Formats: sequence, C-alpha cells, structure tokens
Amino acid sequence: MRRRDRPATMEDVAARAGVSRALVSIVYRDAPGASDATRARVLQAGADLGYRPDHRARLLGRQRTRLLGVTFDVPHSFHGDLIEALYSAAEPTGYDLALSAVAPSRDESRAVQSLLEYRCEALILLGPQLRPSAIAELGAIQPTIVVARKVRAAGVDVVRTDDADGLRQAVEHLVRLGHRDIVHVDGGTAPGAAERRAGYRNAMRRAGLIPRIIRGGAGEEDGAAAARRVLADSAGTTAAAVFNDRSAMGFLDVIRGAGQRVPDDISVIGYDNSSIARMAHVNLTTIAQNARQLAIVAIEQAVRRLSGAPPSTEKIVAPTLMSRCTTGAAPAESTDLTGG
Amino acid sequence: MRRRDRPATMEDVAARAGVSRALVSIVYRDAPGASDATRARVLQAGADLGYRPDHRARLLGRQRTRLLGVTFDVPHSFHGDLIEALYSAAEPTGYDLALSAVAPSRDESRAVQSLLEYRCEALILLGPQLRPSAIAELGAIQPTIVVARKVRAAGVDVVRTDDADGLRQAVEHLVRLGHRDIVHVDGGTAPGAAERRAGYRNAMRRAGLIPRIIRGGAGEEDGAAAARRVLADSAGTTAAAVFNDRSAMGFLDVIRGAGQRVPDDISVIGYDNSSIARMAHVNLTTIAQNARQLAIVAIEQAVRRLSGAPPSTEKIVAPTLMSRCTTGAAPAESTDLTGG
DNA sequence: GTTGCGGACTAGAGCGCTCTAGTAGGAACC
DNA sequence: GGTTCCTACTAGAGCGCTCTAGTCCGCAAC
Repeated sequence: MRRRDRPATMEDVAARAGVSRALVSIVYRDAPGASDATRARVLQAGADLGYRPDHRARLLGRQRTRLLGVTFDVPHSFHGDLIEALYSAAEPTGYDLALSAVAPSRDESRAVQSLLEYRCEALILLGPQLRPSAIAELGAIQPTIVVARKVRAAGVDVVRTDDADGLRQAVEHLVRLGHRDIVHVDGGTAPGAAERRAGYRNAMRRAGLIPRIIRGGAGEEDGAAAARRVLADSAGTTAAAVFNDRSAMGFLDVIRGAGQRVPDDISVIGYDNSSIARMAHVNLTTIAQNARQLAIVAIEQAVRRLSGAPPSTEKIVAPTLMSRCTTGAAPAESTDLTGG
Repeated sequence: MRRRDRPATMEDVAARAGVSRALVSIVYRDAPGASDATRARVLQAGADLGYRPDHRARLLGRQRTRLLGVTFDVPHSFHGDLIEALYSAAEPTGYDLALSAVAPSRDESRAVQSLLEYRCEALILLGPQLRPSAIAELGAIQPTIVVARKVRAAGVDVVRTDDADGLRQAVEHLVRLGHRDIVHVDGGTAPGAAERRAGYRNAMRRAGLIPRIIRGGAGEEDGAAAARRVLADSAGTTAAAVFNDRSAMGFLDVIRGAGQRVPDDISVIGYDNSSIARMAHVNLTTIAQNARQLAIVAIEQAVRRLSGAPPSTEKIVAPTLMSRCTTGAAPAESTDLTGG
C-alpha cells in the first residue's frame, strides 16, 4: 500500500485525501478546524496508507515535548510496580513517559543523559543511587522528582514512603496482638534503615515498651544472624519487626530451624511486600509501600513544577500493613513472665 | 550560561566556536573532516554552553534511526535480566535500544505502537502475549524478533530457550546422582510446558527409566497439590523435576511439612533460577535461562534482518543447570527397592 | 451592497539536526 | 603556471511534523 519503501508521511496522506498537509495535522492532533466529513476522509486515507504519525518529528515540531523521563533499576521489582502506576497516573495529565533503564552496563548518569537528549521536560528518578550533589545538579537544569529515596538536594522534589510510620504500624500491630517484648532487626546502613529504627523506637516508647534493636542488614544472612542472636540472648522475645522481607526470610528460617513455631511462639513482620512475602507458603506479614500513591504524587509534583511552581517540601506517603500468617497473638505465659 | 531559556542548539555552539553548524555536527558525530584543533575548540564551546545534542532532531535528520524497539513486561524479573543483556549486546553494533513497557494499563499493542511511532527499525518482543496473527502482522511491517516465547508466525524470528534440553539436563543430573524414580510435575497448559514434558519423557526413556508425569501448573499451589499426590500415591519417588521455581517452592513446602528431608529423602529441581531460588536458605537447584546468550542472539538476528537477510529458523539457546542444595544422592535403600 | 464574522482550509516558516555538494586553499607534480 | 589532489570547512536542502498567519467562502446584519 505504500508508495516508496519508507513509511507513509503526512504529505502522502494529504495527497491521497486531496487536502493540505496542515489539515492532516489538524485531524491527527484532534485539533479544531476540520469538518467531520473531511476528518473521516483524512482518517480513511491514513488508514489506507498505513500511516502512523512520526513521533520524533511531532516532538521536534512542538515547542514542548510533554515528555516525563523516568529512570528505573531493572532488577528492582518494586520499580516495576511504580512504572505501572506512573503510566496510569500520567495518562490523564497529557504527559507521556519515556523510560530509561539503569543496568550494570549502563549507569545512572548515562540513563539520565539519554532522557535529557530526548528533551524530557522533567526527570523522575526511581530510587536513584546518584550522589546527592549529582542529583542537585540535575535539579538545577530540569524539574527533578526523586521517588523512593530520601535525598537532601536543593531544588529537587522528593516523594517517598514514610518508613518511620511503617515501623510504627508494625509495632502497633504487634502490640494490639498482645506482644510486649518486640525486637527490631535493623537494616544497618542501608537506605531507609535510620528512619525505620527511629519509627520503631518512638512507637515502642509511646506504647510504654522498651526498644531493643539488633544489628541486621538487607540480606537473608543478616536476618539469620540476628535470629541466632535472639535465640541465644533474649529468650523472652515474642515478636520481631525486621528491616525487610529478605532479612525476615533468613530470620524465619533460623527461628523455625530451632524448633520455634511461627506465629505461635514468635511473630515476625517484614517490610516491602515483595513477591517472596506474597508466596502462599511464606505468607509473611509485611509493610507495603504504596506504589500507586507514590506514582500519583510524583506525577503531580512533576506537573506542578512544569507549570512554574518551585520545588516543594518532601512529600511522604504512608505505607500499608499487610497482615498475613507470620503474626499472631502473643503466647500467654510469655506475656505474664516478661510483662511490666 | 545559556542564551535563551531553551537549551543550547548546534547553532549556538557554532556561533560561539566561530564555525559553521555543519562543522559542529561533524565534531559531535565523531565524523572525519575536522582538524584536531577545531574539534577541541568546538567541544569547548559546547561544554561552555552546556550543549547536549537533541536526540529527536538527530533521529529525524538521519535517514536511519538505528533504533531497536524492545517491549518488556514490567513485573517479569527475567525480562530485567534480558534488558540488561540486550544493552550490552547492542552496544558494539551501533544500534540503540528504545524501551516500551507493557503493563495492565498499557497493553502490548499500545507498547508496540509507540515503538513504531519512534520509527524503530526492528522490534524485539520479550515474551509477547499477543496473538500469533498479530505478531505475524508486525513481522510483515518490520523485522520482528520474538524472545523467550515459542511462536509460530511467518516472517518472524524466534529466539528462545531450549526447554526440552532444560529438562534433559535436570533428568540427567538426577540420574547421575543415582535417582531412578523421578517424577515430573508439569506446567499444565502454561507456555513452555509441552516442551518441558517432552524433554523429560525423552530423557527418561533414554536413561531406561519410566516417565511419570503429575499434573501441575505455574503456581505454588500447583506444586503443593502435586506433592500431596506424590506423598499419597508414589512412595518410592526419590526425585522431582518441577515445571518452575514457584511450583517447586510449593512442592518443597508440602514435602518438608510431611517430615521428608530434602535432599536426603527426596531431591527437587526447579526451573527459572528466579530470585527465590537463589535465596540462601532456599538454595533451590534449578535450570537457568541464559539471558546473556538469548540477548546476543536476538540482537544478532535483528542486525542480520536489518542488513536485508530473510527471517531465519528458530534460534534455540541451551539453558544451564544451577546445582544447589535441593538435589543430592539418591537414598540407598530406595534405589534397591525401586530399581529395575 | 457592503461589512463583519466565523468556520474550513492552506501557505509556509520553523524545530534542530544530518548529509550531499561544493568551495577555498595549500601541497605536490609535471 | 597549470592541473590535480587532499584536507578543512560551508551552504543549504531536507527529515516529518506543528503552528501562526493568513485566504476563501457563505451567511447574517445593517
């Protein structure tokens, strides 16, 4: 159906429909200025030729690209949820998304570079690992939204989960179940670990309980090591709020290996609502980041910035407790023995 | 540093360096035709102005975009590995990658549409769910490479894992460990299940053993149900090759819950080498798809097609056995009792 | 009959590049 | 001194759109 072997252009469609190129443009942009009859005729001509507007030319011709650039880390499954949510959040705003993956062979600054070369109007960085100074530099050039990472960088918007609140929810959930001797296996120096520690500490104090933090980390081995320490040192412990799901998995494994039942003898709660936590035979109670809400707020911020508003203060989204099978009522005798 | 509030253009750089726009283009394209001194002067001028070539205009001006469009499914972690591998495979060929995500709110044909609008020269579809006829239609318009899915569609290249060989490797591994009573928990109607079944059957026959297939599926519950059936009906079973890791996890859970030790009493092998399988306390022996090789072959096919070659026959990449802790020597007595 | 107006449509100048064709000027050769 | 060749550079025509500033025409108002 096509004249040359190159794809049909607007010119071709115009010729076939017997109108000017500008009119074809009007029709394909759904802009006012064409009669219904002509509109139909043009669209028919386009369909006959297999015409597909050229996105590059469209972006070039337009004074604004209406493109939001998103960097994401490819193996990070939560970024998948975020991207999905970003698509639906961007839809009604008239902005389009351009994705740029970060991978071992393609570092973050390269990914960002590529988005800038496409003249994205704003940058949305998912859990960026860039130095704060590099992020601030980007913020100076373009509206920049950092999602899911706490960064102190001037001129940059931050949208993240309220990690402290996540641990508050975890602790309150356990307290509600009658637990009093609740430890926190922390994330060491991992991103977010400090906030989670603080959230745990505050929630424990508010409940009149004594906080006890065990050094952990982001991996299973960290959780496993912490569990061994708990088994050895703190016999009264009836519940653990662990830094993340991976660590919680290691923790659970050691606890069960030692003959303790979960949740009868000890309750465990993770963080992330990862695919592992959701597995039927794992069924880990955990704290879920709210991808949908994070995405909505991130797009909102981007649009706000593009309409001239200055960067706002950090936007914080509350996470949600996913109550599953690794938490249950505190064992009766333990509450008696350790209580007070 | 910039003149107007729009980003600097080639024109601006040319003016500042005191040369023509064409010369700046030559320098930024690393094309021959500029002296070293001028080159340096132009680059300096560009740096002063914070110049960044406009990718849209660059693509438009060029007769070829040198862009390979990739669709991927966002929550699918294996697609992450593939994307990473595609980036490194594409690097040396001079082609660039354009990503388009498939998500619940953005279906596959929409993702493809967007790639075509960017005038990608070839399409690389990761595990597409499109109907074969739709894929064939794409193949008629553009060179199209389907990765990680067995599709019969004329004019389309297919690059996929040799699933039958995966099960052959699994069976041979188990046979080498002395197992004779090896069941296969299959994937039912899931993609790839038929090949894996056939691979299992052939490998068993070649080893002089009797194949025994238990209906399974792609989820944990399927594996769990299959395990219950094995425990009830086939006491002699010493090993199971399971359709995928998820199903294997459910299988393991039930087996262990019934007091059987893994791998002492029964060996289990999964498929996918998913992140769950890699977890330290799981340590599931499994069959890994070779993302790096799949990517290399996919890019090769794309480049071949773009240099005018016709679609080739299906390219099949062998998977790799990841021997971990859920497989071990067959229990001695069982080999005696069931053997022969 | 003139004017005004609004809807339908067109002309043509960009957008920021690439790339072909061509020029200037110096060195080499006879 | 003329021709050839080469290197370094420039002019200018695209690429396929968008969008501003029109033109044209029919109709209503006066």
